[in-house]
Amino acid sequence: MPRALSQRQRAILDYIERFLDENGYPPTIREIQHDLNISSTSVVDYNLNVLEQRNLIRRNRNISRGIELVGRRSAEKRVVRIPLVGQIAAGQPLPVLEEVDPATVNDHIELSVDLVGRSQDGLFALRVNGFSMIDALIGDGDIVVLRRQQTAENGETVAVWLRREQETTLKRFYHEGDRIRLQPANATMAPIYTTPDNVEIQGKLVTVLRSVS
Amino acid sequence: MPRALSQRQRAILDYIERFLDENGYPPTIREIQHDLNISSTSVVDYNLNVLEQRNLIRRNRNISRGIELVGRRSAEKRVVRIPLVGQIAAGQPLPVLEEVDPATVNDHIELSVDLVGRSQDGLFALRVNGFSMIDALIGDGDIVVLRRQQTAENGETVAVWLRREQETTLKRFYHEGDRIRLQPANATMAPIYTTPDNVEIQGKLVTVLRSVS
DNA sequence: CCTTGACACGAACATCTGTTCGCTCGTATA
DNA sequence: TATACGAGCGAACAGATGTTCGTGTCAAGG
Repeated sequence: MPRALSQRQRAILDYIERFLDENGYPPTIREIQHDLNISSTSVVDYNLNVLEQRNLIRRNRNISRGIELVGRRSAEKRVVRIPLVGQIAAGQPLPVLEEVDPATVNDHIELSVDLVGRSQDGLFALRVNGFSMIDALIGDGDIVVLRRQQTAENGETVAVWLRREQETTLKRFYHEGDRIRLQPANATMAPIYTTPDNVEIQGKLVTVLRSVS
Repeated sequence: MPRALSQRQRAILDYIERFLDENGYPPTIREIQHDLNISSTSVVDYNLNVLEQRNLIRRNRNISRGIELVGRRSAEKRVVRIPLVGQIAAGQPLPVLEEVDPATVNDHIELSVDLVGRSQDGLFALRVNGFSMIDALIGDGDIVVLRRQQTAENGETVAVWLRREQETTLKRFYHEGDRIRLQPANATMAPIYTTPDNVEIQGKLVTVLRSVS
């Protein structure tokens, strides 16, 4: 009974959701039929009934456009607002999050949740200044989204502050015995080797974003 | 002209809002008429027109339940759904958009509108395969969002198909006299010079996206 | 007293839109 | 082979719903 949705049923469900977002009211059977290139209204009717039995939609009989999405995740819940707290550049440390007044931050970026993972705690964004992270395929003007954390698993890409070098960098992190290897994402570039007391992990890379004007 | 709403108009507006919350779809003229004890549908029609001129609702003519609340849409309209239509790699052309059946595409990415600009027409997304575009700071697994177009202004970053080389690449575009210069984003790398008949513009780069797992 | 404009009325009309029904096709299952 | 069933098809039907139009009321202004 709880079989998977057919491709057509999924397409219909997606269509209804999109239509609702765009128009503020649900589509008719014929609109679904036409836009999805279905030959007959009765096919749409048939599949809508399946969707209703799966409890994915509710149908109001004899009412035009009487389709409701049951689990309607509102569009707003799919979006997370991430504060853009400052800049990141090679020669300066990250802004200290605790010193950033949340009320002061009026710059935010919005991303859909599937880009940043489920838990949106500790997320913050920085605009990249300069080309110091070009080895991580990150250029001037890009936006990086980080998750605040002080430790890192091997292989994670993290933003670190190198105490001796007085420098911020973004590298893959590997703890190897009593030294630490910081590996650029670009395979053609050489890694940095240093000691644990020299690295201060600032956060883990979650997303990189480049918007071309 | 900007007079206050009549009592009846306010009642209708409230009713629409309540109805929308309860049912997920807008009311018909007759439902408004009946529940508000109005004697004629034309009275409702008349007042709906007034509300529309006040820009409080939008009416979609000849469509049943075609009433939208204007203020309500702003919250939902922040996200655009972009179809992920395929892959992009050096050795193969882009998928032909016209051949992609919209109903088949069940993979989408969602971005907030301010990342892609206002008009969301012609937008499509591709997953990057391989490192052929590393000179544009784009790596394996990244997602690029493009806007379909056949021509380009100087300086725009475009996806082009090089006919002779049988290759897809992503470069800044410059038309210089009777030749074309394709400039990598990475300043340390050399440009490509070629002739107009060799380049086939596929689309303009809008956004680059990298989600780190 | 007459005109004008906002607002309201009711009925007829024309679509829009959901529903139903007989039929086909392919894949299992008995 | 016979039967059942999910899925799809096309057409006709009936009810739901927006539109139009002639008419009526009333207060404001000339």
